[in-house]
Amino acid sequence: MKVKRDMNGLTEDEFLKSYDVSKFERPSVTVDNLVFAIDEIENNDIRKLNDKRLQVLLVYRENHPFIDKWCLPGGFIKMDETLEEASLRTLEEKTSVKDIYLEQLYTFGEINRDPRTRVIGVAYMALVNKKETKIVDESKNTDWFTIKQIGDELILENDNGIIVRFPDLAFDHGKIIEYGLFRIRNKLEYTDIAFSLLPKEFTMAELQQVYEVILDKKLTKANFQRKIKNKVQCLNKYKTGGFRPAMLYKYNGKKH
Amino acid sequence: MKVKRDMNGLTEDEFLKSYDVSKFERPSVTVDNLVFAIDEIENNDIRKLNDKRLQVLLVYRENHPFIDKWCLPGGFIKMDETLEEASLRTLEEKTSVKDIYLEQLYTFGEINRDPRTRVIGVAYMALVNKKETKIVDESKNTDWFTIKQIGDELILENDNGIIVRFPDLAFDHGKIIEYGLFRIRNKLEYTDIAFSLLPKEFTMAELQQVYEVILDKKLTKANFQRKIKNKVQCLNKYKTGGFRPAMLYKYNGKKH
DNA sequence: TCAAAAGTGTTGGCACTACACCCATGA
DNA sequence: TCATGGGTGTAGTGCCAACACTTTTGA
Repeated sequence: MKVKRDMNGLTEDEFLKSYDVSKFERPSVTVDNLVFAIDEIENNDIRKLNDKRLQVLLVYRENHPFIDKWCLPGGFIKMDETLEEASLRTLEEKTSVKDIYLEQLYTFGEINRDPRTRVIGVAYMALVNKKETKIVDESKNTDWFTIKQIGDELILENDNGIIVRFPDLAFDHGKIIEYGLFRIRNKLEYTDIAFSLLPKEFTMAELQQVYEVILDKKLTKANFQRKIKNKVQCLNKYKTGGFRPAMLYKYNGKKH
Repeated sequence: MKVKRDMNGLTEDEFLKSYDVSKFERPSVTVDNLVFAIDEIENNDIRKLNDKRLQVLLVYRENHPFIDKWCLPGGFIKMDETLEEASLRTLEEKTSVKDIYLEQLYTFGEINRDPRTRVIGVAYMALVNKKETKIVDESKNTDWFTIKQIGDELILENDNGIIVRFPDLAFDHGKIIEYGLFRIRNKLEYTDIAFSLLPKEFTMAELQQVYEVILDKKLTKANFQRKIKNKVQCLNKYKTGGFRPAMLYKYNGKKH
């Protein structure tokens, strides 16, 4: 087959050898990871179900820019890794996540989102099972924050009572959380992502709580179970420990 | 307020001045634009409706890499423009688009998608009204291609009979079109994007054809009209010219 | 009078909602 | 015995698909 030559008479090999990557100014590219998990609040009243809350993982910035602010875990991508690999690598620097649900959210490209230089940020959304996700010891600067609605405003609060308003997050990470919240609420209704937030075995009430806490509304038990029952498989085992035993189920499909 | 200093004793200003952008290798970033339009085939039989087809805009590559292949219009982003601005700029180099629907699709980051260097590609999907979108004269290398299903395979064909199979597109642009097709089919069902593909005034049959050609299935008239009727407004005008006059409608909301 | 499209009506099924009820359990 | 959750049943509503039908038009 004839080797193709361009208008300068170059073959592709010759062209690629002569291509000067430094000719154009290039932006930096980061991945920013929005990690959602469901937290369970232990309850003293054995009669009552444990309450659940929706949380995100934040990192305290000890360096400029946005020193002393909280941000999403992430970092600059390397030249020899894909975006998804970069997301997983930067997550593993902070947590022990493995085998998680990971989905690209959106790419943010405002010109001044980072004061250092032009930075394009590819946001990823991860859903993890909090009980299987430990924050690595080295990272005292990493913590889970609960998403709370106060009036019209969403805020973030950790168990030390530190409150972060969305606009006070570093960079445009408040916008990323808002967008991720929109996405997870939508996808909850037409996909099976909820199961990625739970352990393998769960009760119907626990599953329903996941939906309720993410959608931020009460659901009725009978209707919820009818809707979900073809997605789960009864295990003929009961969850005991405190209250009336509840049937355990597992997800019917592949998880991630 | 006290100026914050980092562990090296630097203020943010000092830090930013000392920040060396060239310290890390950076990828290039492109926008790749997937432009959809509905084409109408004029029909000699006055009895029959004009057929419609779904088309995408492709550019013929006269340079390496992928010389002689077709690709999506797009280009490298500049340091002083947002992603969306880059998308619009690169589109305007090829067509007379204005006031179009534009939506970010997905960001592609495979390591070797471009043989020149590491390139992250942010894909955008645009929906245009073909009659108001002229290809600029300079661009003899730009053309509309119809998406056709041949057996299990999707192919692209322009009016000169040039056929391009998806894997034969330059870069990973075949994957982008596949993904965009998935997106537009989904969004057609739960949003009002269809109206972005039509002129301001249209008949019910024309609107239904848009849905049919994108979803690639026949719909029933009565059911379609019931579903759509709260989204449109009757204009009490008729489209004449050849056949039984049909009521004209316009979209009930804001278009983009 | 015929083919094709414009336009409308009817029916049945399915999914979702609201609500109600009984059962099991530990304090 | 009571509060709480586990688990199930029922009736009503509204959406949607399938299908059938009438009207209008130009050839």
